[in-house]
Amino acid sequence: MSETNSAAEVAAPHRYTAAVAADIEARWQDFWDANGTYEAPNPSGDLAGDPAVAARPKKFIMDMFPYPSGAGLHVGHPLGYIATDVFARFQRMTGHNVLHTLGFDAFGLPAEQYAVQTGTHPRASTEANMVNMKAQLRSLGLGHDKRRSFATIDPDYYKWTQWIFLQIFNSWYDEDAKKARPIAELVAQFESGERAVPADETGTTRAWTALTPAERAEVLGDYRLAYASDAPVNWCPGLGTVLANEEVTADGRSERGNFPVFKSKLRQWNMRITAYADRLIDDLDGLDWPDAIKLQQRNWIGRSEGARVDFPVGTEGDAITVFTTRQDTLFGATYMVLAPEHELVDKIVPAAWPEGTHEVWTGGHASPAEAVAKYRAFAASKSDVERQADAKEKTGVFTGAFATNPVNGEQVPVFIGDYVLMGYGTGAIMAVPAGDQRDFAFARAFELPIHCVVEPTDGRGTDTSTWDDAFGAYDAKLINSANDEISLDGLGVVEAKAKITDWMAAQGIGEGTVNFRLRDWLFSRQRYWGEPFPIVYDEDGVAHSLPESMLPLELPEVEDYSPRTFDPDDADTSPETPLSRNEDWVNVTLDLGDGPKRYRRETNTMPNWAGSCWYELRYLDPHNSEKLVDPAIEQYWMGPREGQPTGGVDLYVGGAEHAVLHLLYARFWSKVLFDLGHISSAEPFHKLYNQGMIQAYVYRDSRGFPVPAAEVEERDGQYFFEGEPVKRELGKMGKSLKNAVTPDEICAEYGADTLRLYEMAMGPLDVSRPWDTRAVVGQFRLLQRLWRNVVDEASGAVTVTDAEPDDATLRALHKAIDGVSQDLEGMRFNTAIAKITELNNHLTKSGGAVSRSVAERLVLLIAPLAPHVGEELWRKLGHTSSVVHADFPVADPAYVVDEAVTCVVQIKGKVKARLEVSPSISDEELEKVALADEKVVAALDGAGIRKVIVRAPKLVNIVPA
RNA sequence: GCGGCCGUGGCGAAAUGGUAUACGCGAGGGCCUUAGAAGCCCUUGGGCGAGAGUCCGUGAGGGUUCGAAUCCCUCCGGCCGCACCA
Repeated sequence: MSETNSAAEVAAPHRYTAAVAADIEARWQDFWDANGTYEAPNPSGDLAGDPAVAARPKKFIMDMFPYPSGAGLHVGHPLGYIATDVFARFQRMTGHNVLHTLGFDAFGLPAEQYAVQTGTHPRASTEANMVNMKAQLRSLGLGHDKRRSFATIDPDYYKWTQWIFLQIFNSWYDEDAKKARPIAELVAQFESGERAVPADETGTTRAWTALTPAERAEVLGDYRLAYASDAPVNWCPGLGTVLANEEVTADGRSERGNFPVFKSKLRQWNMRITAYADRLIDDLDGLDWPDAIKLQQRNWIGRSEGARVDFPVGTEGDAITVFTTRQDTLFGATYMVLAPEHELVDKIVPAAWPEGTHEVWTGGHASPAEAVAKYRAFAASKSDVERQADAKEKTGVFTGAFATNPVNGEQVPVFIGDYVLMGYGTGAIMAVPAGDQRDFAFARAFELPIHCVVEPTDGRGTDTSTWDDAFGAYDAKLINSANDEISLDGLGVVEAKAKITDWMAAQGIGEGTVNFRLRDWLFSRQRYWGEPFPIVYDEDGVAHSLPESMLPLELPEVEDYSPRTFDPDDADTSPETPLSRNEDWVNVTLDLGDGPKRYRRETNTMPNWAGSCWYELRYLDPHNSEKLVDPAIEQYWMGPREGQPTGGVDLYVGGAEHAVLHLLYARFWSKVLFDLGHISSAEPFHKLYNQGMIQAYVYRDSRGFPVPAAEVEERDGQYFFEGEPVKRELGKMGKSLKNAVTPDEICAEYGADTLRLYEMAMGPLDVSRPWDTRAVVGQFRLLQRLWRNVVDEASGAVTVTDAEPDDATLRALHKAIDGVSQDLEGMRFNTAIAKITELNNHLTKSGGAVSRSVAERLVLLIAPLAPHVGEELWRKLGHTSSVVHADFPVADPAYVVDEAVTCVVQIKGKVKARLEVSPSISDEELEKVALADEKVVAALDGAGIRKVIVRAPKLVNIVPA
């Protein structure tokens, strides 16, 4: 406290000041901890409590848990935590059993990079960071059930992450039942012959019992929901690890670190999330999520309906299978394009160019093989950025081969081109240049025929040589599309699609199908700081899962945990796992049920998303050593119920940046666990809410470098730092931009309650807005005036009276109760605070002592938002139990309406008069009063009346003749 | 390029078909004070007017309606997502 303030303290020793705030906040935080105020009872088990509380309707209110970053918190971080806390407190006061807690997502790259920078073990630095963050969060007065908190790095937690991995590993997706089933049931089907064993590479089929263990493992690998494969993966030399598609940006760089990412064939673990593509889309319908996030997930999964069509090629009965969404335009397919790396390319390339091959097609190369090799090298040399920049210009080369268009027998040339992506569909397309802009551009570049099969509706005519672009509108009719057996001519697109699809199926040349953009989830990383895979390999290289009794498989203590990174631009590198450096840990003798044998451990670790895929479940039953979660407890908190048929967390708050990463992975794991009968909800999060970001002004000097925002001065709309003018822009808050404001400094200046109120009052929770330290004082003043309405600043005595409040005050009170209740329920915290402020201002202006009944209800209204002041004033008002579990006030409808309301009288929509009328006035009566009003009569000036619109009691609008 | 969201006082914002600017910041004035970066009170969208008043006003233009910040169309500006997805 500065010296100048001490004079004020002498004059008003019991005023609400920062010192008072600090005192009561520390006191109540200790009280809450000591009394377990925020502990939510489970219906059974070690966290069971008051059965009466457990019998209440439940609310599970959750935040996206934080990384324990070394940088500490700035005021932007706790925005969501404060919001869920306010909401949770309101729910507690309205008769709910509220589960609200917070853990830490502590594995992963950031924690590891920080540890490497500081030269400490990741566990040590992570745990130190968690201690700091917990202290910062505790000082905000967040009401968490601390018994349920954990970190994903706790062996007791990741034991179950590993257990779930094994559940997924030991499952397959039954396409008929549309659900995951234990792999043992698949083995039984193979053994009994109920299901045929798939043919091997040579095309021969053998009985299950005739296969070696390694062969069986290979067959099962094609079914398991977690499997190792040699597919091309995203290899990031700069980070020294492979990455999931979701972690690679659109321009082919790592989301973290912004290093180049290369496609490389490496044996890696994958999760068969594609098996759930349909369900992941369909189940979005039942979720209460922002439309924007649902849309992002739908786009990411990318479901499109179309057909697979086989185009015969070569002499050995091969066919190029394409995926198309426009099978109706098959008659217009005049060439084909394969992705450069398509496996059929080498097989179909002839020794020499066919007679008379166009020079444009050969690219000037002597042979097809040379042309293909050169083009492949060219395509591979292009980064994704370049490839996309060149998107308008279509490149490719003729393979020398022709395929047969199955609907008209035409021989169509087969090209390779990098505008066809190996990772989508079948990696091959039929090109319909008349209908597709990309095919059109390619056809023009290579002088390929363009057949019009959809009649243009824009007057351009059917002579494609005059066209500037493709035409493929859905509302047009097919033409030139008939053979001896089928005609699509005259049909609309939709009917034509249906007809040709049926015909192709009957002919055995194609079938209707659904294609997804979603790829399987690459699940292994070359990192130390992650969950080890509970997998060992025998001498034949066959993967075995560890039995549950060997979990958790703990991370070994190693000397060197840093990742092996490379020159970020050097694609000719391959990953090295830190765990492989520890031979003693890697090579082990284990008894997996058939006697002690030598095994080699898997040395990859899981991605940092693993721990966050299921943490909501562990909050429910965090100490259970027998099970992931007790079924009865899981059912209680997560189970489907009326109005929430999918079940799940009642409210999940976090940033929109997790739209397709965490939220998709977590949904996937939930569905697997649901299918296997471990949990009762197939969706983890029923309601999702994305909070906005707290932004901050960034001030840059003439060189563009950020200067410390706290030291910038404003004069007449200009900004100066050390006398020099600086430019202001809006950006993120953070240390690097020198504009971070910490909750600690705001708490020291005003207290946590003020910080909470300010963050909630800034604006709607889902909108981003700039932080303004100067404006924080407004919420401090609210608390000060509230305090003054209850406590005498000179004596500290409670000043409330037992006299009945006057009518105007009662109406102000009940309107506030009504509005605040609705606003809190709807998470409109900013307007809730405005209504509390209005009520408090009314009491201040009324003068004299406030009635006890009004003061108490005002305290209850603000308690969820400012819990320390709430507790303190509640106690001062004579209550001995915590305000946390007090009942939220209920509005009396009789006082929610005003005694008299102002009715506006408009003429042609312009306000001409205001009348004080009863809220219950009838339309007829109001019209009579309005028309008799002298101002209205004067404004009408004798004009006749055409029409009168009456909306009693607020409005009358007169339309003169 | 495609899709989505959003433009309201000096600033954060309220009002989602019915009195535009609630609530807060800032600013101006006053009280208190030796002093005020504390606290309290008043004023605060713009124009005209001494005043009562009156006209204009929600990015721009148009439309629907008795009535539009709100619904529709076109344009301008900003933010976000996806991006050769067949």
